[in-house]
Amino acid sequence: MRLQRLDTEKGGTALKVSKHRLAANREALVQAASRLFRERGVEGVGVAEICREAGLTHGALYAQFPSKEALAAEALADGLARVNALMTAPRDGYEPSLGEYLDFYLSRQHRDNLGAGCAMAASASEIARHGEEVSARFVEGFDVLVGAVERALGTTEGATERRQRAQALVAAMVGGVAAARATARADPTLSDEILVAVRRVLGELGGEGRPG
Amino acid sequence: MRLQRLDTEKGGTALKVSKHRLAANREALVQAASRLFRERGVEGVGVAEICREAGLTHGALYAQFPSKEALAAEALADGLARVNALMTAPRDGYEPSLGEYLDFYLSRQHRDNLGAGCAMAASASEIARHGEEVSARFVEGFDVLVGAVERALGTTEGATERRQRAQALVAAMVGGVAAARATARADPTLSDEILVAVRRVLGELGGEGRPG
DNA sequence: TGTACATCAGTGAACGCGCGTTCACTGATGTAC
DNA sequence: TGTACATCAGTGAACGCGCGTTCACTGATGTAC
Repeated sequence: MRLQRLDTEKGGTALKVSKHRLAANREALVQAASRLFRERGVEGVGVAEICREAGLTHGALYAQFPSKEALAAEALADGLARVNALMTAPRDGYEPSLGEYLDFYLSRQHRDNLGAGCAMAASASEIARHGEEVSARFVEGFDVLVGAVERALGTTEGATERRQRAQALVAAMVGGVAAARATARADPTLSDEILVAVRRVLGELGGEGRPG
Repeated sequence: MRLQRLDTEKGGTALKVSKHRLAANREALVQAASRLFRERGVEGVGVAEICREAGLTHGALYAQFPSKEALAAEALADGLARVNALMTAPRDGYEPSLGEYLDFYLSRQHRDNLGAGCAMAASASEIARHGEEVSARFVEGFDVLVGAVERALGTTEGATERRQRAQALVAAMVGGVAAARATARADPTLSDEILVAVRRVLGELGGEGRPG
């Protein structure tokens, strides 16, 4: 058995020890699934590999999740929360500018690092093929990023217009990274071009570097 | 045996008859694969179902393609060519406006019809997980649409700027449809909102409906 | 035109394989007294 | 604190299943003469 002695404090409720182990294993499963699903898609990874990665055997998954699909929903939520947190809260109370969001999101590092990047870009076209639970997690992640971009846009226009602009920006960010990844293997130059083009045009769209 | 008497003319080179049958079956395979792959992803559809759909047995595929992956590349090319042709040449010599492209691409009909829609939007995040052949087909489809959008943008700016704008527009269109599809199951209202927002913002980005 | 032969697209059974899931069992954790 | 018992996360063999691919064979297409 693995991971069973992760916590050594014997104090507190005796139950807590077991709960800690359970939680640690669950987190290991979710993290492994989150990375692997982003890298190779939900259908491209088996439950055996995920459990192996988490230091468990394949049967253990079903003590924590009713099915692979349920794990996929939680893994997606984790992947979104992780990258959203990374982008929207690098330090407490600090609000990045739109330029900082774009620089991060449309960077070659983000493009080349499927497993650690935004789950929306990694899985966008796959989400529609999964159930409502997975879709709901996508909605949450999308809304968080739209909200952050909205705040970065300032208040120079009406609420509806600003929200629309933010939604379009996020959709374009997702599409830009997905397109850059899709072209990377066959035409790396075009892939770089796309990142630069989307970065620049969205910057302008957000009011950045306008000559007037 | 099916489809073997598709052409009845006995004239011309005798070989042509066999070639016709072969070509017809190949086309049926590619069309079935193209639709099914867009609807459920390459990994979500088995070769048996594709062949059944084309009126053949599963073994027949390997008389035409070396592997499922090779079929995927050709099916993607077909799906891109088909929707590009639909959008860029509704009639001979007619060049649609940017507004017409956006109206078609960011419509609810397009969102709700995976199998008949743009293969880039249906498969964007999946492409990166396939080989160079598949990526090359994506590059071709992307370039065709970017070229069409570029022409629709007119010549009010430098060539590089126009190209960047067109690339960003296409990436945003792909991302917009993918995001609308990903959110449709859990939040149909948001899904509609995204289509409207991206449609409007990209229209403005293309010089449409600017007050000034 | 008529006949004997060659070709090869398509058939369908079979291949090994890995999939997601189940389940009887284990043994450390945690409880009762 | 010490001992007998209960719980249940995790193990690992086994389940049926569908996957992509292979291959000996069929039989209509097409060729040679």
